[in-house]
Amino acid sequence: MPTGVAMRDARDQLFDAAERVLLRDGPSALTSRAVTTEAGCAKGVLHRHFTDFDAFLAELVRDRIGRLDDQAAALRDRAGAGTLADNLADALTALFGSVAVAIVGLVTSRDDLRARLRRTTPTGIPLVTEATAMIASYLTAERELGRITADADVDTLAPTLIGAVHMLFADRKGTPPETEAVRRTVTTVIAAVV
Amino acid sequence: MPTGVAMRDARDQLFDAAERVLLRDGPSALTSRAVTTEAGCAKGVLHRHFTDFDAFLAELVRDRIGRLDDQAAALRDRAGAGTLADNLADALTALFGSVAVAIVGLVTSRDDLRARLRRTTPTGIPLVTEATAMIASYLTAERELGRITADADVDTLAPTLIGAVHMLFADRKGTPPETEAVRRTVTTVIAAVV
DNA sequence: GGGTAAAGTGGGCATGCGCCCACTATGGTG
DNA sequence: CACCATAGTGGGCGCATGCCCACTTTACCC
Repeated sequence: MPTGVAMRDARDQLFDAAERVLLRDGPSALTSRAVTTEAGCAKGVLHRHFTDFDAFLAELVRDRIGRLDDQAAALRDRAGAGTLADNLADALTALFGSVAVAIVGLVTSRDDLRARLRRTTPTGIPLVTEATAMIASYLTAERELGRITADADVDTLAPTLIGAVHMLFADRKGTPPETEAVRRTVTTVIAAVV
Repeated sequence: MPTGVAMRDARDQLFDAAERVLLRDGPSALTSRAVTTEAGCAKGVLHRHFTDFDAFLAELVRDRIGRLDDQAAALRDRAGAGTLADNLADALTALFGSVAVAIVGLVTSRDDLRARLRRTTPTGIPLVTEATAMIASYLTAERELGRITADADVDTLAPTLIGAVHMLFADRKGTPPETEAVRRTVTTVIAAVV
């Protein structure tokens, strides 16, 4: 019996390899060969587990989106505690200063991939949608607590914050010391917006 | 005597062709062959006028940046007149809903091109720098008139606005009717920020 | 332990890229 | 008008990509 776990492992290892390549060398270096080489396996493996390289990328993005859900729940639980700016700065820094920055970078980079994702998922670009929803749900919780004074709706505020932070983080590799400086800027931005 | 004007024309025609390809087919379709085919000339022409295809792209970006200067001056002159939100919405809509959106898309897309631009221009990515400076100079003028209540400095506010609007405009081709709807959103965002 | 289905391997293909270069066409100059 | 520097042409190269496929290895079940 094929355990199915081994196959899942192979897929995950390819995902992890892709993530490392993405973080180390950037989106333009993310080729099928780079992924398999980084994973330490033959180039044919990728094609056995995925119909397409584009399908691989799409599933990679989808897989990583799942991780945002936990983060979103944790963030929503923090509503009412601490300061808004701190909570959002933590969430956005985690979003952009970690794994997700690589995926966001990938989705931002490749308009052809974006087009494919949109064909596959008619509701829009899933990562951006999810990230926006995550921030928006937190903002809604805070608003219900009367802690947001801005009169713009959360569906406007959320992309504003994400766009702003994306801009601030662009091409900063997210090395720890620099991230701290960026985090202060993020806090300033958030204070200005909400 | 080589007039020099003809050569300038050839370069400009290649720039224009690249812009059309960019707007029609997106950054991933912008190859040297696509540019020369769109321009209706042989593929060798590009290499005669530019040392490199990357050099061509870099000069394309630089060339288009020049157009921002006029826009920046016009915007600064509007300080004190009309509403902040309207002025900024006009500027940002013009920035993202026109030619520049293609170039911004290009620069956003190609991390390798970005790396090259940064090597050539140590001060940073020129387009982003210029666009930021354009908005920042306007905000400074408005602040001196006491029309900005936010306490964040303009160097923080400017990238915030650009990032936010970039996010809102992402992949919307900027067709007139939709642009108007986006413009209202932009105005809302600006009202929330400044 | 032999059989078999799955996973893994890597040579090789078609394609498209940027680039080189020998060649032709053009137009201003003495 | 002959000259020649310059602009324009397009065949073809080396390379890298994604993908196909015959082959080998692995590991599970009877």
